[in-house]
Amino acid sequence: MPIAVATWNINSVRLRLQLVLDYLQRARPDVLCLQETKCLDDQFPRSAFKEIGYAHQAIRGDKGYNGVAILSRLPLGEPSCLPFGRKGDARHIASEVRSEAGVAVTVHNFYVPAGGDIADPELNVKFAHKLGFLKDMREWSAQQAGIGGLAVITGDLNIAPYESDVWSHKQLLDVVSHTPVETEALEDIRCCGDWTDAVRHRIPEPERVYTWWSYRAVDWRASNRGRRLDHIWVSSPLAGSIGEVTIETAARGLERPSDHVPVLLSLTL
DNA sequence: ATGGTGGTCCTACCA
Repeated sequence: MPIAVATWNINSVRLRLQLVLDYLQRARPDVLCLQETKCLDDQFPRSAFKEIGYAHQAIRGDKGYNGVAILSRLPLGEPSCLPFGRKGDARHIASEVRSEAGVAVTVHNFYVPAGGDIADPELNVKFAHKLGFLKDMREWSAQQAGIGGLAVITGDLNIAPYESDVWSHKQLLDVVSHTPVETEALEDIRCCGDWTDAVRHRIPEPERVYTWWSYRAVDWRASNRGRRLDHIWVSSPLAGSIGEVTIETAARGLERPSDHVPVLLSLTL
């Protein structure tokens, strides 16, 4: 039995609840990781997801910003959170998903800080915060490699690591999300933990892959100035289980869309 | 062209 894991930065789960319900009904992933839910836990629309089969939920929100959630059709274990970046920020939640065959996979849902506009930690505290978060992730990732379990890292990592992850490598080298200090940090996190980038495994470079298009474009489809900010990585014991990958580009063209689209990976367990 | 749009929640802050 395969397990399908999806990720989507929804930019307010309350405003876009119907879009999420429609996506779940159509794609039927076993697990959906949401970022930027932008609400406190008691405001989270738990029952709406429960009604369509996503009864297992691990949620962690802040008032009006950040916020992560794992929605699952399969049983979830006790959730945990890593205290990276500013302590208390709702930017990570993890839980163990159990397949019908009894295989347990730990799903880590991350929302890495965007980092502001200026790519200099001396001039921009948000960029310093992002680099600090990545440093914490690196240390944790190196420890994870030694554990050797079945695990997935997913979410909005707010970094487009490769040249074909952005519309113009040269024009974005100074732009936060694609600067060398960030792309090298992300690659280091991935390598030191022996994670496989499942999307790039299925869709190798130089094919362009984007998961985010700015709201500020006059016509996002025509200009197509996208970036691949949302990722799904698998631990080395799962590298041989990477199945189909689906980037739900059409979601960017929905009415009142998120600026990110869903990314889905099927694991052939 | 140094703008542009969108969400939250009350005046800016975040992306």
